[in-house]
Amino acid sequence: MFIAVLSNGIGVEAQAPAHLTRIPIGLINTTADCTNRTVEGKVIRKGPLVKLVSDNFILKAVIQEHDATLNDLSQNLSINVFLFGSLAKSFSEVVSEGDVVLAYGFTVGKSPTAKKDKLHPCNLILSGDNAGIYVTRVSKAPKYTYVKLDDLKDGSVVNIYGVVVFFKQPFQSHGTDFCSSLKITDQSKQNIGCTIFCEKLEDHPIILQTGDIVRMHRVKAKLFNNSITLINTFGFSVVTFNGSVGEPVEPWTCSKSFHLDEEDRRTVEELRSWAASQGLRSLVSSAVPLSDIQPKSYFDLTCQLLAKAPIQSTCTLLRVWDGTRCPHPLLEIIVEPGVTEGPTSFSKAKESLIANVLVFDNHMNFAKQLKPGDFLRIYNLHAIPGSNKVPGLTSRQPAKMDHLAFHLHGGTSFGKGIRILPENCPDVQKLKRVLEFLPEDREQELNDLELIEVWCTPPESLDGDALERSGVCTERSCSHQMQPVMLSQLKQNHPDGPHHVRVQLRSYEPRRHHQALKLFCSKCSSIQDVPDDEVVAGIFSEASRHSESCSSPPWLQSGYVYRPGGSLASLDRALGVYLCTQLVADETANDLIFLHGSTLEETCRLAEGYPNLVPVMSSGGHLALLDPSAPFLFRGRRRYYRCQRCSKAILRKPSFDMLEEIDEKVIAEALGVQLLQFVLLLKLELQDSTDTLNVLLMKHTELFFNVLAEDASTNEEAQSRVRQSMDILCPPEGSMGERPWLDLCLTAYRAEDDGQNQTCYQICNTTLLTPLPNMTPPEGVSHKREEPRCSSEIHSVNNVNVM
DNA sequence: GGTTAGGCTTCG
Repeated sequence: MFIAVLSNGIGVEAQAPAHLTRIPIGLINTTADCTNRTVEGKVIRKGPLVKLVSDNFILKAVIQEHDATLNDLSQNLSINVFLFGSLAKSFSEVVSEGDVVLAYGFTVGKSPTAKKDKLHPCNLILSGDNAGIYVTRVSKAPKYTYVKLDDLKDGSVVNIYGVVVFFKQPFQSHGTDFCSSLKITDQSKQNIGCTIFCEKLEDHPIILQTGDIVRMHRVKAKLFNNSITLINTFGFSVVTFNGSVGEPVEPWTCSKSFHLDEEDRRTVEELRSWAASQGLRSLVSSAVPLSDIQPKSYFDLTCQLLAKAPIQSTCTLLRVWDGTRCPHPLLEIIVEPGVTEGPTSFSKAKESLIANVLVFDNHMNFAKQLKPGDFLRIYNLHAIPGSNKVPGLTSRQPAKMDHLAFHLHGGTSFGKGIRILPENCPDVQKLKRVLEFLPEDREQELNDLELIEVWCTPPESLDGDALERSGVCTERSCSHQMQPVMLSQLKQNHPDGPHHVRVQLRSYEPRRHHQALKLFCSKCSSIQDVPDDEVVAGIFSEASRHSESCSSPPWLQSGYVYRPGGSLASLDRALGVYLCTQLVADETANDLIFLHGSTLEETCRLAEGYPNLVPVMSSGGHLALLDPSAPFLFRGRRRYYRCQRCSKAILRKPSFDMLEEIDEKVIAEALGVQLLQFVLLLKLELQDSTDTLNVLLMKHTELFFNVLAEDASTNEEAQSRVRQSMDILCPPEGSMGERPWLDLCLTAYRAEDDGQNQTCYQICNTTLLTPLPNMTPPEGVSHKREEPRCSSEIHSVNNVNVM
């Protein structure tokens, strides 16, 4: 056995013993004498190291002829190579895909997989003491070595990797530079303070939250107060990465040139897993949406800037939103006319989602460069209750103790600061998706709508106390110019189309709110229940009973992952997976993994570490998707289902546009699957003084509650928002007098129901405005934690006619 | 080959 890695730039043939001569891959055949011959090629595939019985190992790789002059010899330029024993083990540790290797002492066999993999009809077997390999790494960049944080010597200049445990955004020092202050750690568990001075902001690390990973080149270790600290020195450079397991290993910025190889990716991924195992990321994250803000707390806010205005010489107002509504009333701020950058007013619905943030002193400078539309994170924002000393506070309302003001105090302690978030940051992508669903701003219609509300209000609503008391109202975002009608009128005439009504909620179904979550096919308009975990677990366990090996299509190649839990040494921890050949070639194999023979529980746990998992099973000797009742895709906590009727049943070759992020839509499209979307379906019984009316809330449920149905499938907060909203509209033990009056836009349409042509109604274009959805539920309401999934039937809403 | 900062809440 022999394996040697050669220094950069030295050709493998230069090092090979002189008595060996090269045979081009295209000329290899079973009759050729291969004693004293070498084969040279680039490693295009490196399989996992597989442990056999009696301490033997096997590893399969594919090498490709890399001499362009030999390309016309034959089509068979890529050949399977099997390595055994310690050679396999060393190869696994030392060789990376892309390396060029020179092998000798091999034997040539007939490849049993040639038909299937379309590779060379022969394979090479390297086994025993006579076989060996030389490796050259094709690398343009100089190799960096990184020092662990417990190995820093005073005065040394080093390169380091670390996980951020504390940071301050760059601030103006008293000298000539901006200063970034951070503290990092690594597997050695040392906490090391770093100070970075750079004149230009773009040379500073982009750190978005604790848990992010930094790689710094040329930092100097210096002893200060008996601790080693790191300071940037000549030639300093830094790149930072998202610290979440499963995210692509891409630096936050693309503007600088840097080198990133497989080893870097591995280092980042190792640090991510380690940080996750230490709880470094989730425990210290202080990101809080507006809906969860506690008075007196300090928090980080991820938001979009809508408008800004100077308030005083030391204070700037930032008007921001994050798509959630703060349950506490917020202080209004009066702005001088003509100084606002961005819109000066918004629709009532939008205004109710906007927070006023006052930034003081040193932060004003940074605020100057912000533009409306920017996505920001504001660090260590202070929620101050009952403040009446706010500059620009409206004089119309005296400050109330429950009104909140948001201050970014002067100074940089506790990391106070603002950062514009990069576009490729997952938080920005998520925020964009949420904001897309919010009501459009219709400023020009605002006055009209307000007038209509006054004119058209039915007599009941003259008693405005109910609304005042409950603090609940609704807002229509449609552009219909029409007067509200009484329910009896509507039922007598029931013409198709839109109607406005002013009503109370008499009752609703389902009372168990998680049962409102359904799966909807936008192609065939069918609706079904979300299968419960027991059913899904059963499908997985049935499928794993058929996990015997089967032929995988040529676009997939097999691999394995470790089963979560259990001991590392145990062989049965390896779980069979299939990877897309296309993605393997692009070094993004982990982006999509086909899991074979896993249980539901294992799949869920693996989904924490891999972005896209598609469970598969053997069916008639071929790979197939599981039963359509099971999710066809796991993405983190999210599960995606397919429409049985509208999906192709065969597992087909996906083709990815490499520039595109691989998400559920891309995968569904690639696999020929019709994706089912989560919808929230409720049947409401409305009433006014004249009649009652059954209506559905389906198409616009998300708008109505201001939650995404998909969030309600995984997220306790979203579920609780729906539950609490319904409790306010229809208190379980309250009297009719306490139910708020709601202004609704209804759409009437004709649909078949039990063979009869009937008029159905849905609530559309209406948003519920509640100041206290998440905080204080009405008395007497039981708040049992609800299961997110359930298969139970709801008789009355199962056979729904969909518009 | 160099001063700055070297975390540790708040005037509003």
